Amino acid sequence: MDNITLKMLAKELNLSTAAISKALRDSHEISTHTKQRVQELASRLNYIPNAYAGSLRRRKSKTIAVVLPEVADSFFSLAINGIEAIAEQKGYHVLIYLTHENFSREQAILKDFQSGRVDGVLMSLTAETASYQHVCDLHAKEIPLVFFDRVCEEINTAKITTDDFESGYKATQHLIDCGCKKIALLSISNYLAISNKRLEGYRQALKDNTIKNSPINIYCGNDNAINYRFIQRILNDTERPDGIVATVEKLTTDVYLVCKELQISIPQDLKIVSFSNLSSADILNPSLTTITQPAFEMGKAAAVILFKALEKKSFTLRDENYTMPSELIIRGSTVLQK
Amino acid sequence: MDNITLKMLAKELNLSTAAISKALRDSHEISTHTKQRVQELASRLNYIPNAYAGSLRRRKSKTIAVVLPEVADSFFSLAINGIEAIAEQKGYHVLIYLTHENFSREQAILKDFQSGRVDGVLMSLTAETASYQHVCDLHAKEIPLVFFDRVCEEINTAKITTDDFESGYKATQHLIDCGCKKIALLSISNYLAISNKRLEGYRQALKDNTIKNSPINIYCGNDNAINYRFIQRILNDTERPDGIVATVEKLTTDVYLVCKELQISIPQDLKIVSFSNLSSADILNPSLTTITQPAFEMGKAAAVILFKALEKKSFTLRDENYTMPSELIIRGSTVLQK
DNA sequence: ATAATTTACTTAACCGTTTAAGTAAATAGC
DNA sequence: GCTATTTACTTAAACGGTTAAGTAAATTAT
Repeated sequence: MDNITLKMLAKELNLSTAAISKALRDSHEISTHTKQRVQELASRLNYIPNAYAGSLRRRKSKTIAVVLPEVADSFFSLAINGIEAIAEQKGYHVLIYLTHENFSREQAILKDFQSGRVDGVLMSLTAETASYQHVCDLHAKEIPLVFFDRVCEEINTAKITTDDFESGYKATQHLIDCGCKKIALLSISNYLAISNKRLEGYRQALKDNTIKNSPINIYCGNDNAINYRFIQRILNDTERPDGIVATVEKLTTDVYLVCKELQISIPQDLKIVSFSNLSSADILNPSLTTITQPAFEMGKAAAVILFKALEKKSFTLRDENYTMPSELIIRGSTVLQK
Repeated sequence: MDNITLKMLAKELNLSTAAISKALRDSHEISTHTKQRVQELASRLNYIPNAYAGSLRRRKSKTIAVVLPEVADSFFSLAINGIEAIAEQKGYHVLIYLTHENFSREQAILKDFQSGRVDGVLMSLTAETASYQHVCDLHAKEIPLVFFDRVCEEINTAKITTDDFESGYKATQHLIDCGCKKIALLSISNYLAISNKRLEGYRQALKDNTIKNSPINIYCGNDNAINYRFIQRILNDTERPDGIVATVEKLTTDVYLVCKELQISIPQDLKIVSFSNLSSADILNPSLTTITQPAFEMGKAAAVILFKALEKKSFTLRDENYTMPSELIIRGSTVLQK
């Protein structure tokens, strides 16, 4: 059974395809009676317009893309929900693309977007992303682009972030307040603006508290097994840190596992605060002190701005930073619970 | 700057668009010299073919869809990785669609696929899905469709599942072996085949062990707050169960939280085993005994079968069930750890 | 030397819509 | 009663590629 097309409807009703098209889009040029006939037949035959034909002709696809490093991170999975909540209202499709933290994938995906596949893009960079030509190229094609969380500062467009400097500071200060003397920061990127801001916040807190030991910025990669061994080595050292700020959720699991293995007790021997939106933070052993970002709200905010650009041809995205506050939630990994 | 089209390249080189098109697709009809000129110009101008024009003409989009309830579940996020690993090899795009466990979203998404937007579909049903007309409609359009995990038994196509009956049985038997007398099963669906199979396995285990108390099949919905209160009520009862099989990951968090609140100790007062792929299972308090599915492998297997159907026009998907084994990983939520 | 084939293209149709421009008939305006 | 406007369409040209069919020139075969 072949697909129903406008042409088939037209032949059936002895009308032109133009008339059918207009009738289905409720044009004033078509009589009510004809509209009814067309709509009746269309729904009887279950006519569904070809997505590509329409998009080709209108040069609009009513589709946006969300480009993410991964989805096994509670921040991103929550942000998606925020984005989809808005997109659904607007009647847009949302396509999710995963880079798996791989720069060349990110390049390939953005390049593909130059084909006009999507009307707009929401994205969070890869931890590896250190050059921005691929983003510039997309931006040059005037495809509206909004960054959230892992933003690209070099591009003039709207960006949604949390107060990363302050959060890094707050997390570190909290550890210091809890008595930590030697605090390490676990990061997944030397390039990302948010990583660097969190690092700066951390450094500033150390400085403000005149902590002797120099900052320990530990860079973890994308390979879990390697990260694990790396953390193992650090915590096995006699000079090991007594406090850790994990700037990304997944590193926390490794720290916990290594501590279990090496019988390091949290929070007695080591305190840890992690950037995380995990709903299970509360039921970890011990429960995890977190910096929690308003992930859903950030997704929503990013989508709202993108749609402004999509809906008003006059409106162009300016270089704007929207900063939303993160929250420090103190739990058992830094403070002994009763 | 407008997009580069074939026509522009053609004008520039004084050739027909046909020649350009063929040159770019490395046709034998075009001389090596011309091919070089075309390719040189195309890459110099950064020509990117319009995605919709090509798909419209070829009636193929080199795109598959993955339809999932949500992504904040470690099974699904791992399965996606398996799917993308295969799709990347094959040079296909992967679009991820989320139903958010909402039946009408699922309907809308599948209906949209009838527009020819994607060449094939991989999917896992919503917990709400109780009728299958929308799936039949898609299947009738001869768009290759493969189910994984939450399969639709009513449709004649390939399906990848785990040994759900056996897993339900194994989980229950384990709890019985640990001394549980009153075991409840937490489920999110009365419709899903996998839920029912897990339930059947659970029932059979109770029967085989001549457990007096009748099975307690507790149905949870999609609202976390409601689920929480529901679990609260159950565990607050004097007649509360001493063992729980959670057929879905997210319910486990609630059980743990309620236990913490009501000061019910796991595993002394209540033992729990959960279907889960959480990497943090090991570091929960206590660590969580799980039935763990080969999520990545299932995604891969589903994709491999789908591509068989996409690549060989002769090959049609038959009604086949591929079953992969799950694993019971015993941890602290059922057995007191040293 | 002539016919047959190959080479390297071009022309034009097509994929399934949308839409600007055109048109005949009906209605309104004066 | 004649022009102006509105109504309800149709025609045809897009959108940006792909591809079957056609063709002139060059090469090969006999």
